[in-house]
Amino acid sequence: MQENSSRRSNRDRTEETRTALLSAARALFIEKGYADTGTPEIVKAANVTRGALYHHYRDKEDLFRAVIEREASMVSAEIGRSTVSAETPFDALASGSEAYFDAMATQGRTRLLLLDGPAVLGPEEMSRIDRETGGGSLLEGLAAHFGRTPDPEMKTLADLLSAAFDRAALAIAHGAPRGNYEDAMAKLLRTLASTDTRI
Amino acid sequence: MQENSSRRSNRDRTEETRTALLSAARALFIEKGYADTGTPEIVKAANVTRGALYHHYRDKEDLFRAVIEREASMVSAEIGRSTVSAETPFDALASGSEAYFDAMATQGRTRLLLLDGPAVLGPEEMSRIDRETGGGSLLEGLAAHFGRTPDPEMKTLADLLSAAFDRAALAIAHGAPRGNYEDAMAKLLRTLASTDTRI
DNA sequence: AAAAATACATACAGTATGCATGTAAATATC
DNA sequence: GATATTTACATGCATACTGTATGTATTTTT
Repeated sequence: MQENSSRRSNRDRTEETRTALLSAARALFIEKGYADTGTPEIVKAANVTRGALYHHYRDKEDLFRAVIEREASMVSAEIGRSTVSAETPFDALASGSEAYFDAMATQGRTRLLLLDGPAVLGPEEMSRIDRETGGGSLLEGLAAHFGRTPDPEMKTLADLLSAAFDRAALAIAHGAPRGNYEDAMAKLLRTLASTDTRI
Repeated sequence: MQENSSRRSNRDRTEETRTALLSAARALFIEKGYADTGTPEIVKAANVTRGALYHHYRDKEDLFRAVIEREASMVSAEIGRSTVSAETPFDALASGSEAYFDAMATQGRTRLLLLDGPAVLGPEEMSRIDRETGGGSLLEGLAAHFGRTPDPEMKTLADLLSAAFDRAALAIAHGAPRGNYEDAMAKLLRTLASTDTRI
């Protein structure tokens, strides 16, 4: 075993290279979009070669998927952190909403997760990623609030609400006053929460 | 003036060429997506040359925009047709909803208008197209129902509802049972319609 | 120590995009 | 009605990107 700095384990090399690629790709995908970002540009920014990229990722789309998965799990983590301390299920919904808006206010996230992601990977893949990174917190929150187990009807409602949240985040990221959309979503949530969802 | 069939006015030539390009491009964009459809493929299907394409459209994106605008106006027209005969403002909202789902059930429309459109053209451009093709019917319907003029709060609500409609259309197009989402949207609409939107 | 697997590096083939340049047909002008 | 000008293409080219094939240095396993 050699203490030379040029000697690194394969695991370290892999992690460093992947991290460099993910960071560089993320920044460029945000700045110019997936389609207008070339792999030569990415590897240049990451200080690696294209050979390294295609060794670690199947293709450009695969690298994009990795970026998206990391981003989605960060958003999910922020929401999770904010809801653990909630007193009531409805409080969890309220603080979760705020946490979602905070998380999605991070520069470029709406473009990655709400525009390029669905277009490049497709909506099924995006919702798979959402599920696997723990994105079901809205449905869980509704279920807890109504005190019953998630059924198809509630899943549908959660999906529609989630779409409204996404649109709100997108609007805010594009300059709409955050308060407007935050208030509207809060009101929507209150209205539905005080309604018996069974006809 | 010559009665030969090979003699056509410039207006006719332009319209034929543009129509051929729009149809071919639409079909391919739906089948393989914007990114995976090349201009050589489009012009081959349209029986024209790339020269013709770049004469009539600035670039590939400009052709895509034209496809999207035509598609959006068709959806808008279908909705408009269904709401003119409504007795009450709420009836207009209800039949407009159904018309929207019908319109978006046309093969490929969700991909064009809800996935590739926003990613390629951006959300501002998409909402511009929506406005200019008469896409404000939801907001108008809400305004009529509440008997007041559209204010920022109502615009926000309309935007969020529109997002829910879009998500529903997308889910249906990807195999979700239409009834689930239709019922959920109807219930959502009823709930909000019977609510005083002013706090 | 040798063998095998891993982590790259480099070169290449194929294809797409947008533009530049050329030409025929149509329309405007005189 | 002849000529000038514009319009509607057609073709070739320069550039750039993607994915793969092939070669090499390290690391890990045997």
